[in-house]
Amino acid sequence: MDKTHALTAFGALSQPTRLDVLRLLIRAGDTGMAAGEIATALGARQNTMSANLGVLMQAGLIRNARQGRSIRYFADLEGLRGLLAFLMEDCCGGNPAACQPLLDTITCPS
Amino acid sequence: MDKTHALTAFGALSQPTRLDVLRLLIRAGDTGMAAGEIATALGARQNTMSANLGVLMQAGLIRNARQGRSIRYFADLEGLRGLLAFLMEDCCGGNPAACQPLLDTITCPS
DNA sequence: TCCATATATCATGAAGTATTGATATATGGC
DNA sequence: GCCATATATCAATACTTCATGATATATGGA
Repeated sequence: MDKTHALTAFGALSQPTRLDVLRLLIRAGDTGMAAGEIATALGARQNTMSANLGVLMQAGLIRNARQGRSIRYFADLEGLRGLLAFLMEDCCGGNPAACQPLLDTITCPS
Repeated sequence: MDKTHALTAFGALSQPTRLDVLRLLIRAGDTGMAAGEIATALGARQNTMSANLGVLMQAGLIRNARQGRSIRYFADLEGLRGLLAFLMEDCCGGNPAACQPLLDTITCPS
């Protein structure tokens, strides 16, 4: 994850529909969702959603796989990890003491 | 941190100069940097930088404090934490098992 | 009060981005 | 091969964002 890639990813996440898509796909987990399902679930038109899925793909935040006539999309948690690590790297590299409490509060509630 | 706030923050981070500013201020730590210093360090013009600092302020990613004639800016780690927690919340809520390895890799290298 | 320094705001033009209707491509079933 | 379904691409318009020159505001010192 270099700076250019991070910028692309942040840009992808700075649009309401796309942020919704990523959250939806994270919840969908390994099952993923077909492009059409996603569009229906979020009340977006087919071609608009296709364009937005393309942006998220480009950003490395989602993946896809054809399944019959549909194309299923999945959250790319590895891509998300890379983005967060990019921010954390800056934080920890420059100021570990101030950074640690920040990380401590980000934990799975389970 | 609601969705609207997260969108503003992601938008703020999707611009090269602003991403550089945040990284710079994170490294500067509690000392912070004056607006003019930041502009000089990143090779940006005064008013352009002022506008970009305003965007980061609006997004809750940096803070400022007047010090004499200068205004010093600081990274707002609490704001950054809120943004990351917003993403993590989605992740952990929907898929704790897949999410944990992601969190495990984000640790301070120190 | 006057001047110099430091930063913010305003108005404008240029560039990028989103959405849309229309159309194209790809897959599966008959 | 033909049709229906599913998704992607294209071209155009509207919208937003960015950087800039010019100007305004605020602070400190003489």
